[in-house]
Amino acid sequence: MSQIINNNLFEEQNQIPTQMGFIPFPTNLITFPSLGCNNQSLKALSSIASSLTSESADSTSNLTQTLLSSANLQKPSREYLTPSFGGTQFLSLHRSSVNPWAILGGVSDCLNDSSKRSGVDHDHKLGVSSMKMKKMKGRKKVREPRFCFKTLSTDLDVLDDGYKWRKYGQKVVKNTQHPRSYYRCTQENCRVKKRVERLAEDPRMVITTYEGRHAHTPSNDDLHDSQTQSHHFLW
DNA sequence: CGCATTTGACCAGCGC
DNA sequence: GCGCTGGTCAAATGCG
Repeated sequence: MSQIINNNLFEEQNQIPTQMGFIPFPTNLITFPSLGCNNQSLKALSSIASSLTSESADSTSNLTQTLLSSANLQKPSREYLTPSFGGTQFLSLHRSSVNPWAILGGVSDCLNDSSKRSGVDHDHKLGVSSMKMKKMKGRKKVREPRFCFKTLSTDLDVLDDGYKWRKYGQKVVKNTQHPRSYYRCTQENCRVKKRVERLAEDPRMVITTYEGRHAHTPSNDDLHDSQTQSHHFLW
């Protein structure tokens, strides 16, 4: 655990997160090369990232600042990446800089049209039936903004980010021995999804991908505590 | 018994 | 057109 994980490793694995949505999506790599943090700060950061808006983080540098300032963190120094932190470490973050699918069709247009044509409102699209899926055939797919976390964890797969998630699927991805899990926010009217998978090359690495933005505050009571506590971290 | 998870089936998109 | 792959659905199953 004391090994410093550098940028090169993530670059090598870059095809993992960029495969989302069938097409590579441009990402700004936000890396904290020697950042180590404990579970509480990780929780706070993941929560912040999953609820970020494009308005609050329009660029890589802004996002970095937003993350760090929101968690009341300053860029840590190498010395804090020590085995004593153990458990989970926040390593790096990917953010999609553009939404290629949205560019193709227009997010709101597609959503509105598909809802009107299928006769369902947005709230019911998550439970779309096969017939409805057929009706949606030919519509351009839309992807919400995505954030990818890469963490090091030997025990936990799912980060506790303060939101409640319901697992709706699991899939074995080609050339990997570990299944990819699909989660959906349980909050009504919230269409945020996340996926969790382990790197085939290094099962200790967990890739957590958030898609979309929460339209509500975290429902987990623990989050407030962790965020409060994050203000007292000694970096 | 109710809710969450599992898992096989189905579908869309992509490459050849 | 066809096969492959990832994403999602929904019935079955598990669990508290």
